[in-house]
This record gives sequence, C-alpha cells and structure tokens, in this order.
Amino acid sequence: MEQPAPVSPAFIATDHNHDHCVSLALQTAEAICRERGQRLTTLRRKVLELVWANHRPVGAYGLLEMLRDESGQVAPATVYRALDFLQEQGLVHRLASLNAFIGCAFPGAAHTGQFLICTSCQELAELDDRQITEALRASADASGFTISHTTVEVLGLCPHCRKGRA
Amino acid sequence: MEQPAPVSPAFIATDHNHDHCVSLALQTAEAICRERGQRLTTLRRKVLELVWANHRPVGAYGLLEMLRDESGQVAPATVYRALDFLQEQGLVHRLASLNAFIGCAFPGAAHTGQFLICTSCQELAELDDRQITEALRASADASGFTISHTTVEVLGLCPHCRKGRA
DNA sequence: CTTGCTTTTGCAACAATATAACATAATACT
DNA sequence: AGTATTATGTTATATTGTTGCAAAAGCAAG
Repeated sequence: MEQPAPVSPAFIATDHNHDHCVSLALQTAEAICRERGQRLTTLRRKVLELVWANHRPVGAYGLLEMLRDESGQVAPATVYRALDFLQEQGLVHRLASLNAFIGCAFPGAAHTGQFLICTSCQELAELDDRQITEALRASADASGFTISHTTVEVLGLCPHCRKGRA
Repeated sequence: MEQPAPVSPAFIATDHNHDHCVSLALQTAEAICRERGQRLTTLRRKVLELVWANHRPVGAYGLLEMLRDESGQVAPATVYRALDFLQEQGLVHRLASLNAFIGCAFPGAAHTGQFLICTSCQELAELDDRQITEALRASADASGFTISHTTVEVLGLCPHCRKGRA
C-alpha cells in the first residue's frame, strides 16, 4: 500500500468536523481489517471510535470510563485487550511518555510513529518524517544496531499555544 | 561546558570494569552538584551509585529492593524523590518506554537523550546525535512547534545479540 | 445445522508504577 | 543558638497494566 495522506494533518484545523474524521477512521479500519482477515468486533470498533472522538491522547482508564457510561460495568482488561488489537493492526499508537493512546494518522502504512505533543492544549500531530527516520537508521547502523521499534515523542508548544504565550 | 566524551561508549566494552565507571560517574556527579550548589546527599548518591552499578535500565522498585537490602525499610517515595533530583540535575534519565532509569552518559552537557536499547541483553547506548537532533528540530520548525523535551528510544538488537541470532 | 475448534469477551483478582500529605530530621543562614 | 529551608520518613492512596480461568461468540467441516 502506498503512503496515503494523513487522516489528520499537523496543527491545522483546530475546530474541524470531528464526526467526519472519526467516521473516516472507522471506515479505513474496517477496510484494513477486512483485507487482512482480522475481526474488528463491536467492542474494538467502539474503542477505536472513542479514541478518535477524543482526538487527543486518552488514557486506558479514560476510555474505560467512557465505555462504562455506555455499556455499564467494564473491566480494565477489556479495554487493554481492545487496545492491544488496535495497536497490532496499526490503528492506534501508544504514547509511552504519556501512558496514553491516539488514533494512528497513517493507518495501513508502514511507519514508525513520530509525535509532536503540545503540553498546553494536548493537541498532537503525528509525523512520518523521512529525515528523522533516516537519521535514526543511520545512527543505529553506525553502532551496528538493528532497529525493531522506535519511540519518538516530542513535547512542546503547538503554534496556537505558542502565540498565546508570546 | 563543552561536550565531554561519553562516560560509557556505545556497545563497546561488555565486560569492562564496572567499578571504574561507577566511581567516575559519582565523581562527576559530585563535581557538578558542588558547582551548582546542589546537595548530593548520601541517599541521592547511593541511588545514583545503584543506577550506575546496574549498568542497565533499572526500575524504581528494583532500586527500592536494593536499597532495602542495605538500609532496611525504605518507601517508594524515597526512591522517586532521589530519582527526581538526579533527573533534574541531568545525572539520570528516565526511559519512558521501559518505565526505567539509567545513568546519563553525558552528565553536565546540554543534550536531549537518545537511546538505543537492546531487547535481548538490555544493554543500552546513549547517543547525542546531531543528525537526529537536527531532524527533530527541523520537523518541529516546519510545523511551527516549539520543542521543550524529546523522547527518543530505539528498541532492537545490539551488535552482539544480533550476531548471536544470525 | 450442529459439532467441535478457535477467538473473543467477562470477570475477579492482583501486580507494577507513581504520587500525595503530613510529620520529623537534617542542613544552611544569620 | 535560633530560624528558615530543604530533605527524608511514613502512611496511605492513585494510576496504570496483567494474569488466569470461565463463558460466549464466531467459524469451519462434515
């Protein structure tokens, strides 16, 4: 599959139509799972929908709360298992520095996950920057190191919040 | 202060003299704290020593165990506070992807913390790679994003373990 | 379509990581 | 020495994530 345009571009539309990007993400997920013979069950779909609806990094226990609001009692393991599945399918990323989850902006594409995270408004941009990827690969190569997974999470201020503080 | 040689180079000496690098790290830490008018107390020094003695990422509760072996009952907060101090002074890094801590290889130098972590032997190399730093800065600039902190943690196989698996 | 197999979910307990709040002790300053 | 500041002790609790087993749902062969 070729690299598609990101589902959500970097720090552009703060007040865009969330419903649209949620349903687009769900459609894409359906297609990807169908193609791979994976089962996007009601629960998994629901969790993915909640992740996208928030449109910001959400903690597992946050999702748990939201699920409970809709479905009564739900146990942590339920959420974590759904998130595990979604991560395996590359539909959701875990942000190690926040212990939180976010919908993947490049579903179906091979990429490593690079994030700019605003510490003021929690808005996040996912990148797939060739320069960064290459720099990491080159540096690993130089040490004889074989990369299996990279965590790149950059904290700071997004353009909007930067202005607000100037 | 100019960038000094790293205390521990990348994946070179697997069976070097740990005692030496531990004491070197402690000496350096003493000097840095003295220079800054910060207090490297017995406890903080002990925690730093344990971090270095392990020479691999160690969890806070691992350190807690070791402290208890020497000093009887110790509470989590004690360790976390010491680690907080050591991080503030740039003597220790927290690895978000592992919930673990490691002695800083470039104490006293301004740097961002970039790590290659072997998932087989847990050996770790800290980098301060200009290419990576620049790529991150450039990408952030392009999005109008102001960086305050970066997390770069690369998991994979170190040269030794890669051979072992070939 | 039903029997048997696999995958998913429910459920309960628990493990691991981290913080808060307040009291006591040590250190530094004058 | 007396006072202010910083560090540590202590207890409790919050947050995040996992394990193990049983029930249910989906799937596939006959």
